[in-house]
Order: sequence, then structure tokens, then C-alpha cells
Amino acid sequence: MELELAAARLAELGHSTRLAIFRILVKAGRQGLSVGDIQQQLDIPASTLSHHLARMIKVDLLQQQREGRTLYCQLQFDVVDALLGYLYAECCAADGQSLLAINKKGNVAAKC
Amino acid sequence: MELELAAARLAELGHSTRLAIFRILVKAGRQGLSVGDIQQQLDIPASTLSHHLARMIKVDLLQQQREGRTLYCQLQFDVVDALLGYLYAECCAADGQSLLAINKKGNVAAKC
DNA sequence: ATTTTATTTCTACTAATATGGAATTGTCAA
DNA sequence: TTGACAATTCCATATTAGTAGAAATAAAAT
Repeated sequence: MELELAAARLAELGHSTRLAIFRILVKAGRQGLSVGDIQQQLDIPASTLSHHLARMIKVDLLQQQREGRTLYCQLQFDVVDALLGYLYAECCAADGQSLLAINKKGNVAAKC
Repeated sequence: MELELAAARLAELGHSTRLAIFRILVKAGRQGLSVGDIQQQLDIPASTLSHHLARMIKVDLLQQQREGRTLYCQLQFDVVDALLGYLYAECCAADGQSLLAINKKGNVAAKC
């Protein structure tokens, strides 16, 4: 992933409402969640939510799939994966070795 | 790290100039780089760069240290670490197992 | 056909961000 | 103590983002 695209995607995650959406959709897994369910969990106006979803869709962080009159939102896990991979690749470049503790045994990443 | 803070930090990384700064400072490692050196690499006006640095400092992504008339910028690796850790923790929560390939052997994270 | 439900698009408004020239501050050297 | 250098702060301006009510669209149920 090139820098511009990574920045655009990070910017979308860089808003508390959208990061909350991200969080909810990670928990929901591959089948995703309906817009209505997300709205209920966040308790925000439908138009506001719709606006945020549209932004995330525009950078391919998530996709929607209609089933009857319900729209299901699913995270694009491969895109999220690529984004985190990009960040890691950058972080690992320090002096040829990682300056991050996250990859050492015993921490979060190791448990995934 | 709580959601609000994580979002604020992601938002700062979510700008191409600042992500470029981040990248340069990762490569520079712990000793960091002077503002002037960063400016030279990015080729942008000093005031614009200063503005972006100030924003990143505000959310503790980086710090500055004066040495004579030169200001050195250093990434706060522990903060970056915590931020990526937060994202990972969220991502790992899907159905109790990771939906990310990034932690499987053979990819970027594994090489760090 | 009409109503209900789910969600988006339209619209308007306000606030925040990004940019960069000019003036300023801090530090050293002559 | 004046001059040069490093970088910031001040300022104006242009653009983009965020919010949410109202109207519109889509699909199902009656």
C-alpha cells in the first residue's frame, strides 16, 4: 500500500465515531452487522452514521451488502490487514530492527 | 489506551505529510532527526512543517529536544507501540480469534 | 395500492484543518 | 552587539469535515 492510501485509511480510523464503528465490526466478524444495529449501539442519528459509513466505504475499509431492506456492513479484513502491515513495515525499518515492543513475546500481538 | 486517544493519534497519522514524517522518524530511530533535516527531505515550507510537528507533539506521537539552535524530533516509540497494540487488541476480538493474516507466519509482522 | 421499515441523499450550518508568508524567538559566532 | 541560523508563532485564507433534520429511495408487509 502506498503512503497516500494508507494515510487516507488511517484518517478514517482517526475519528472516535468511526473507530467505534470499526471496533463493533471487528467484533461482529465476517458476517458483519446491519446499519440499524450499529446505530442502536452508538446511539447517533441515522444520517450521521450513514455519512461515516460512506467515508469508510470510500477508502474500502468496509463494504455493504443488502439483504431485503437491511444493509449489512462488513469490515474488509484484508484491507485492514494491509494497512496494519504497512504500519508495521514502516516501524520495523528503524535501524534495521524494530523499536516496538509489540512483537516481543508476551504482549498483545503475540496472543493473536 | 482509550478509544478517544487512539482516534486522535490515528487522525494525526492520517495525513500524508505527517505519515511521511512518521516514516522518516521511524527510520531515524531513537536519536531522531532535526526539523531542518526533515524539512529538507520533505521539501515543504518551514511553517507548514512546524504546524504538523506541533500536532503530532500534542498527541505525544513525538517529542522535541533542543541541542544548541537545532531541535531534534524523536518518535515516542512507546506511544506508537501502544497505539498499534490497541488496534491489534481490537482486531483480535473477532469471534475470539484473529481475522487478520498479518500475524500468521511468513508475513511482515512475523519478520519484525 | 398504501403503509411501514431501513437506510441514504440532500441541504445547510458550524467548526476544524491545511497552507504558507511575515514577524518573532532562541542560540551561537564573530 | 550585530549578524546569521534554526525553528516557531502569528496571521489570513481556502478547503474540508462533522452534524443532523428533512426529503427521498428501496424493499417488504398489509
